Amino acid sequence: MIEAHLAKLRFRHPVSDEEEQAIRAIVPPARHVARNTTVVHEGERLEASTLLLDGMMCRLKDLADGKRQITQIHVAGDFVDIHGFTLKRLEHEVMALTECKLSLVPHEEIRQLIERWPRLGRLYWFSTNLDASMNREWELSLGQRSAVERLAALLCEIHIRLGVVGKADGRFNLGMSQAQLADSLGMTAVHVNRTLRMLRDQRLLAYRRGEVEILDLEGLKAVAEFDDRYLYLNPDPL
Amino acid sequence: MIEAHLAKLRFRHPVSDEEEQAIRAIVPPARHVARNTTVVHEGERLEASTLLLDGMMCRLKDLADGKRQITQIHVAGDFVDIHGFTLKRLEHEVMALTECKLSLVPHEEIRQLIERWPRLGRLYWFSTNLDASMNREWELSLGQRSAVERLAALLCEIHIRLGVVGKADGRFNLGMSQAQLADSLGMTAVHVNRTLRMLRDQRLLAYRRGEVEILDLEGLKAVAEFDDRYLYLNPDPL
DNA sequence: CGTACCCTTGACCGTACTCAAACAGGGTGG
DNA sequence: CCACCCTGTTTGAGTACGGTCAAGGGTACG
Repeated sequence: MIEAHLAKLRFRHPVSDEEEQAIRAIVPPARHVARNTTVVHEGERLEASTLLLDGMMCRLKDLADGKRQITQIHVAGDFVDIHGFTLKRLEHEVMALTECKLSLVPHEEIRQLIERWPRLGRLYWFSTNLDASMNREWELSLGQRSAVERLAALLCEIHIRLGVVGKADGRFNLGMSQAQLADSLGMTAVHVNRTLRMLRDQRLLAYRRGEVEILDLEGLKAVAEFDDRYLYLNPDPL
Repeated sequence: MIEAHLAKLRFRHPVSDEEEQAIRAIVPPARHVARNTTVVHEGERLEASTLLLDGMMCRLKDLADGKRQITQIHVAGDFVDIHGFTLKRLEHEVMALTECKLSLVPHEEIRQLIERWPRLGRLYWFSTNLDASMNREWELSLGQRSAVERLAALLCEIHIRLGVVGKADGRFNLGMSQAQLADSLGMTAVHVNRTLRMLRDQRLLAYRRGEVEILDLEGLKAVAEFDDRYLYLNPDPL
């Protein structure tokens, strides 16, 4: 099940057989976590990072008054909190949106891996920089785009990212309630509902209890004025 | 003038004399750029990264309809586009907000530096992860905070970051017009103006043509419900 | 079969946007 | 030195997008 992770890496940069073996050697057996489980708590000391093998997860930040922002959504193949390798404690939570299969890779193993294989170090550095690029795109969305545009953009992004690891067939389980979508998009659950209905009325997508079906990807992209360059689908060699 | 950069690194992690010398050896002489100069264009191939020695810069993303989002502000000591070391092309611009002094460090030198000094590699990885943490905090602001809260939070952040490199004395030149502030905060220039007036009327700050004077830092922090944990001012050893 | 959570829709409200106009200040050229 | 301009700031009046409050309905699960 580490295949999704290798697929994500290889989609952007070549990975040699030796490098693949080195990676496989440090990934312990998978474990399962239930939907809505918090896997990493804010501020807790981390000695390992979470490789998401299957399912959907998210990072989220809480505010004192109960407001919360989901800052990123993760799909299979993502090293969900590899930034914890250097930060050691995170200022946000990591939570499972669906039932997930994951593997906890010890930081000490990562350190040895990248000292032995510096190019893999750059690849994982790249992957955190890619995450940051998505954060910047979400800033753009939250700051400048309207509710429909924001929602359409989010779904386009997830669809493409699932495609990279071979899991997009026009239909996927996002695992998010409309309230959670609202927390990602900086709007209320009520308005998410109305916005979803707009997209449904335009026959662009169907949404039912976390199950997303994309009916017209091009239409969705047009609504969002979606430009996938921020996903670095064709990066320069590293 | 590389002192601000070393101060930023050393504020969070120890840097040995050898490491310092290794860094100094790859930083070429400084050059000056004028206010509002675009230093890195979107999509252009990068062979070097920009070390900001003095002044203020920002990263910004443009939308087709002319809307734009400033995704990050940089202060002296920041390696403004070190993420370009792995991404090679950026999906955003980098622009000088004030007159700036900077140095362009070739990627090939960085690669050799971190292969020779793997711990410095982790320190620079940390610094991009810190940038990403600020992006997440801005997502939180843009998604969940009101206009006043957002503005207050931004100014608290800059003040603290200037303090880290020894440049905060309650007064600093942000170099941003109210329109640029608006592009950072996801609001209009008109509303930035009204919001600034609110904070001025409460005697929390003064703002005059890019010059910020913080009159009551604690008051500002209270308005923003500011929590500096996302700035990783006391990180665990690396 | 009850209960809890989520979704859905309606009516009303408020924060922030839009449009518009006046003003201030710094820089340039006549 | 002054006229002019350009950019940025300030304020007002009206508007709209999205929030708030509220109530009814669906669906899964114990």
